Amino acid sequence: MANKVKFERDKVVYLASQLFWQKGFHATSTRDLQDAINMRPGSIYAAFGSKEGLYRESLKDYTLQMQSQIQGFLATSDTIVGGLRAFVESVVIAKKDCNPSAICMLVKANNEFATKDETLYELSLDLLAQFESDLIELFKQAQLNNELSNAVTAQEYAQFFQVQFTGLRGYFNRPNNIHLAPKMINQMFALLRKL
Amino acid sequence: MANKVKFERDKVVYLASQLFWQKGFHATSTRDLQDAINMRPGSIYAAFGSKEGLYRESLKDYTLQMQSQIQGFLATSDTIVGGLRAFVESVVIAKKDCNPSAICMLVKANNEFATKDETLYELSLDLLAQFESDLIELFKQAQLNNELSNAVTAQEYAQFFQVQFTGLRGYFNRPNNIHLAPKMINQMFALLRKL
DNA sequence: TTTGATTTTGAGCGACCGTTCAAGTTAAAA
DNA sequence: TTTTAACTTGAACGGTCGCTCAAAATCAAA
Repeated sequence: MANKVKFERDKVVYLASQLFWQKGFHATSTRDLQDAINMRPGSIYAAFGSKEGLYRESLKDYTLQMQSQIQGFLATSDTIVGGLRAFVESVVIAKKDCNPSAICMLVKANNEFATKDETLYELSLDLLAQFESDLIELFKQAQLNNELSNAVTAQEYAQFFQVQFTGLRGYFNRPNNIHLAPKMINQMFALLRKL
Repeated sequence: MANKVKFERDKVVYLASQLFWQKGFHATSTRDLQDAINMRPGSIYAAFGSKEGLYRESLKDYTLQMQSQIQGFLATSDTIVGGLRAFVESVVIAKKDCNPSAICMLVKANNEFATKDETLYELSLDLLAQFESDLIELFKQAQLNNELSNAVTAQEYAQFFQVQFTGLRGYFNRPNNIHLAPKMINQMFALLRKL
């Protein structure tokens, strides 16, 4: 009883994550955030505790968004590998200009907080490990479906996928020669099937 | 005539680059730098102009160090591909704990300054493009030496190399499962020869 | 309509940022 | 030895940082 919150938490976290994703944690000021999410310091600190608190929630939300995006592609593909491929294509090619960065926010976080004593570094490790677990489950299922051989383990497929995916996104963060992306994605999945 | 500079510029730039490499540009304060390179603000600004000036020189120096490191491995290998492989192994496996970061400083820079209007973003693009040019020349030579087929271009070899190398370094930035690195490097070079 | 718990506001705090510059120190030239 | 231009020092400046909190605004319950 009394007053009700006026901001939509989901929307605020989304807007904050877009800004953090673009600029990184340290280069984003609380004034930048105030403008982006249209909230005053008092409300922000009542709702999220600190700049780091808002970042933590933003990064977790980003991970959830990415996972549901993958689920979407899997739902409209007849194979798991095909779904993953559609996901990779959409991220590397289509979204190149409408995303805040070509590079995964999770990877950017893991790069920015490189020293082991930072709590945000630990958070990035946790979320990356969780993502890898999900990938492993997907590749296990792909093997059961006879989409992929059993010559290597599901974990090795997941590792290969992450190395390639992260490598590609980093490479195409450079603005030139984006036209090479389809060929390199073809190559990635051709190699995946030959592992 | 008058006084002579007391600091060794090479050593100072090296120490600064180690700190910038570890913490990134924004998270490194000028006080951090003062301690690391043992210079007072006045001397730093007389010698480098600004924090950004010192960073620019650090990043360029890092690139030179990396290139001369590659030259060293090439000189002690009988093949170009073998030299590149020794370089990759030394960076991904051996140097994991004695380098400020598992991730290439050039890649970290390219990730940190993601917006196109930043001059440091342009610098990272220039240095990355220069590195790719050098790689292309190496792969051209490897093709002439019949180490690699002509089925794909030297540029495609260079692109594949960079995607794999960056992907691997990013993946092994996570502290766990480093023991998988040799196998994944084997895989990388096995795939390279099959392109 | 009044009450009162809750949320929002934004001025402003102390700390730290990148940077400056007057004063002190140094050593080659005179 | 004196001069003097170049280098080093470190206190301190204006600005921005993350964050606080008293006051105003809001709205369900009484």
